[in-house]
Amino acid sequence: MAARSDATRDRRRQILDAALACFNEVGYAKTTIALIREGAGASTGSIYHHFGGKEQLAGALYVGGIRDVQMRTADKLETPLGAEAGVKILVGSFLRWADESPELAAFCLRSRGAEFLERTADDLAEVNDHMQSRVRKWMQPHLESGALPMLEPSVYWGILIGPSDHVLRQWAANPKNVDLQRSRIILERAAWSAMLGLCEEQP
Amino acid sequence: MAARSDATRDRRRQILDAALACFNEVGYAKTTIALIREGAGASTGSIYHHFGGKEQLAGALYVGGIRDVQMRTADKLETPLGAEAGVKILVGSFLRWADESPELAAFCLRSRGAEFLERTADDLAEVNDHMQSRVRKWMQPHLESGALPMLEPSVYWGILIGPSDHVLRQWAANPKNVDLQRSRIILERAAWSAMLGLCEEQP
Amino acid sequence: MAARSDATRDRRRQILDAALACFNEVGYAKTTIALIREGAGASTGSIYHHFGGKEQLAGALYVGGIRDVQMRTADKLETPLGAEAGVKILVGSFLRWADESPELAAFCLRSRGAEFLERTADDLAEVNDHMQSRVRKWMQPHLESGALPMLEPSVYWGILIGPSDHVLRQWAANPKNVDLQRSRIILERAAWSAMLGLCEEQP
Amino acid sequence: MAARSDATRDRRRQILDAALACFNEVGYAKTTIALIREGAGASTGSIYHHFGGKEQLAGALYVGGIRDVQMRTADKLETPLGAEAGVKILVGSFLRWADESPELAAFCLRSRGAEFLERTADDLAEVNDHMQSRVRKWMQPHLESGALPMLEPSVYWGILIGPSDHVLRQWAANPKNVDLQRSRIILERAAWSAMLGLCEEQP
DNA sequence: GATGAATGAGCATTCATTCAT
DNA sequence: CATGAATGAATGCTCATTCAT
Repeated sequence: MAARSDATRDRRRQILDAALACFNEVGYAKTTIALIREGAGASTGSIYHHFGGKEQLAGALYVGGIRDVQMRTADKLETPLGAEAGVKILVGSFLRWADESPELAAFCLRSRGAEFLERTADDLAEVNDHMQSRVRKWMQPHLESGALPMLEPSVYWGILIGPSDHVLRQWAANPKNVDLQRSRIILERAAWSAMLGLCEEQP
Repeated sequence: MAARSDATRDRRRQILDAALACFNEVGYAKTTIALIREGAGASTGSIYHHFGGKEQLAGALYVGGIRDVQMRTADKLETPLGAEAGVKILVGSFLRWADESPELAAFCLRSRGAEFLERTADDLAEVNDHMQSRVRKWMQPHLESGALPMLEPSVYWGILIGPSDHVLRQWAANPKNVDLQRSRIILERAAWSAMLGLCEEQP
Repeated sequence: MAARSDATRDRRRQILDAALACFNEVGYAKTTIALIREGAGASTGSIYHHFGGKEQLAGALYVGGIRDVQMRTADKLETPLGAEAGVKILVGSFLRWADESPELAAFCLRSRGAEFLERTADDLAEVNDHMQSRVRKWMQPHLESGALPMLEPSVYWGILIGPSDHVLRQWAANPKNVDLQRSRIILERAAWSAMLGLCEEQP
Repeated sequence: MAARSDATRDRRRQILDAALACFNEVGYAKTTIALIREGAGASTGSIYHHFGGKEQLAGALYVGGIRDVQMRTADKLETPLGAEAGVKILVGSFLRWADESPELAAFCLRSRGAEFLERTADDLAEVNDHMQSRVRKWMQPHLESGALPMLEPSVYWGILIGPSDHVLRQWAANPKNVDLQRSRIILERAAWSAMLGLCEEQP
């Protein structure tokens, strides 16, 4: 029983790992099922049995990565946390995650807005919604106290993760050119300065 | 002669326009040459004659868009310009351009890092280098005077265009949910605040 | 023991019923084992255990249907029977059967000459041979007395079941358009008239 | 211009001929596009260019055959023709056609009600409608004069072509066992006798 | 007998690309 | 420069079948 379940979990893992490697090495479009099959030591049918197709496989990888980074981030926001600390966590977690899971992060960064995600759009929306609500819990008091400015969500996320996202994309393309640690410190400060600036000038 | 040249220019335009519409409507991967052919009222051979292939066609569209937005931006930086004004132009031009050329902007935003760009990488690098040097001209005095912080290029661009990029991607996915004008004002201020913050805390 | 045997019989039945429904609804080629499995509430392995494969399963259904209609027909020919009565039974039994077992009849009619029957060709030949010999017993005296004409078997069966077969095929395609009762009366008379005609003109 | 058109027509012909041979030799299901391609000396793409797919290719072959036999039959019914002569033509044309175009006839007979015909159902209905209307022109006066009985269409066709159909199916399966010429004479007489019988007993 | 995860050969189909006209 | 029929390599995917539990 346990053995069966484990075997199944292993097989999924093997396929996901092989797919991740292929996508990062030759790109989604040029990755063939045969290539993944060889890498995973699984059969073609097994891949379809577990994921249903190439798009869904890539989607599962992507959603898994996003869930991962969001969990790490949201977990740190749990405890009542000041505005500055929270902002810096939101900015920094993203960069820390990339440092710790470079393969998965590189794939996710490269796949933002990819066409294969359309199939997985619902799962993704669910994961994002969950994240939103956890962030809102931390944010709410700071919005009310005026410690954080009232902004449209897209603008908020743009300021918080836009810069990290851009830096990480450079890093994903050429890891040697980017120092994630130093960049993190600067981007955390930049984000917090931006927030302060928006609060002051508000009136 | 003039007529012939015009006809040629028209044909290129028709193909580019049709391709842009297809890429935006069904995505690059699902766009077939046959689809573009129908939209452009041109023959398959004609598309190959003018562009050489699907990747090059998409590449031409992308490079054209990037050149466009960079020209608009760099032109405004020509005249000696203060640090704050320059920063706001760098941030805002991007959003203004999307507002004025929504189709092309949506395509370019969606195509960042796309696999088909590998073919056009050289052209793109050239365009980007040209932009870099023009920006540097404006920036140099401000870096020396301390009005702008010294940062790695990837971090710089992350702070300046990362947020706009993120907001525009949301806008490209769902134009109704984003007010580009209001977002621009905020993001310009946010970027400038970030710069100020990084200058102050530097020591 | 009895319970076990019944369970087995039930399982076979469930599978046959589900398969029949699938074949009639989506056609043999488009019916997958998975579809039958769902309909029967059985496992894939169980289907293979009982029938050996998709072709054999369809074959079993077909041979069962043919055996059924032939038994009904031959049983009525048992008792010494006049030429006219016998001819009308041969013609009419076919139509009566379709009226009583529409699902099975529709499947058998549609499957005449199907490629999947090659696997079951032997079983089928056996069933047909058995039918032939029973029919011959009734026919023999009438052939000798001149009440029925001497004809090649293919022509005989053509005249007797060809018309019914054609009408039933129309009926299988569109049951509302065909009145089986009325058609039966006419086709019985037509067949008998044909026989009479062939006897008279023989010299 | 003419050359191009001829080449195209030739290519279609080559593909149709190769497909017909394959379908008859190994059956529709077991015929692969690769097999047809080899037989036709055409490329895979060419087959798809001209027919759109395996189903449509088989459908085109089938509809072509049906159109052929119906044209031959209907052409002979053109001139005002007696009831008996007309009935015998309807019955006999079918058998004559099979004798003259054995390959195509064998394919059409085997493919009656085949699943691949669903794609071509409309074309087929059109061809059949055309046939119906031509037959009706000949039949009308004889129905009014009482020389032919009033029957539902499905029953009519059952009596007229059902027997030929059955005999031809046997012939298609095993040509040596069936003498088409002798069978034709008998089936023509049988059909006419059936008609006579149905007229007399009508009251 | 029952189960269903795993298998993998097999195939239709697509579509970018070419080139003779 | 324009055309579009022809090409055929490339690949995702299906699904009957097996077999360890």
